Amino acid sequence: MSDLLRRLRARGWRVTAQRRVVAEVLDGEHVHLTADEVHARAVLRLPEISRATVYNTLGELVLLGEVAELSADGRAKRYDPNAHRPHQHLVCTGCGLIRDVRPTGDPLDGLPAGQRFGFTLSGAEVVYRGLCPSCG
Amino acid sequence: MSDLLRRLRARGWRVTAQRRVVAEVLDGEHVHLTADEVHARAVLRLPEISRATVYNTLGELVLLGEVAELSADGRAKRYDPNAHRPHQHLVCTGCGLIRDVRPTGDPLDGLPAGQRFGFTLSGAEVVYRGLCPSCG
DNA sequence: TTGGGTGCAAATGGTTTGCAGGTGT
DNA sequence: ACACCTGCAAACCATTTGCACCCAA
Repeated sequence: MSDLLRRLRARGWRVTAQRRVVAEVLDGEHVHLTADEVHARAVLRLPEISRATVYNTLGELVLLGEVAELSADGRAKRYDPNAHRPHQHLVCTGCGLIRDVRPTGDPLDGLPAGQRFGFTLSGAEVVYRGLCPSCG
Repeated sequence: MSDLLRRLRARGWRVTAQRRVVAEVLDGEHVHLTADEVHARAVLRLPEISRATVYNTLGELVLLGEVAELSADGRAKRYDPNAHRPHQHLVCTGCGLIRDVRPTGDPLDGLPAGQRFGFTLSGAEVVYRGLCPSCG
């Protein structure tokens, strides 16, 4: 069984066939699927899985901090399974391809005290935009 | 007339009462309204303006590069009239307040060559998260 | 056994669109 | 005058929810 499922089971998550399939579909690097894409792939392994269950499961994984939600583009949200490792995204403005990239330093350092308006900062999200090798 | 309307008219934009009101509502600093909020404020000045026209107008302003779209939160998009001046956003995770902040350097410098995957970079968006003075 | 999970279908919320009539240039 | 804009209402799409049934622990 995957580390993910082991961790979730330890936290009292009831493991069903549907949830296992969703977790399997999300496994990998540079995976940023929409809920519908997750459902489409899940159906190949478990034909009777419903969209509602995929949405419910994705929502729980986000709450549990195991999956990150990318509301980046104007359309459907995308789900990123690498929530445990901090990273940023590089998005192709031509074809929509998304790659994970690793920060060189703490992005919070980019915001000087004089620009913090009294906020207590907890994090920062960075999206780099450009053309990928195929589109450039 | 505002600089915005003058610029748009010069680009062949037909100026109607509805469009003028939408442009007026969007005027200011730290303005990040949803389409519905824009409509609500526009109605105060022009009671018969429809939601569809507000959406159409906002969409055109985005295409023309005069207004930036923030798909940041999971819900409705927000519209930022300061598209002409590069800036980033500071979002309160408590109440949703959004402030404009100015970058200290080029955010692109944060992505080393070895992490660019052959992309030709064109820009970066940064969202800082934290608690505002009222929520902290 | 039983509380939580699931599928279905309907509801929701944001946004877009088709169309008949109106208006800025 | 004419191309473009507007309001209305219906369509659309992603997501959520109510509910009766089902099953992992």
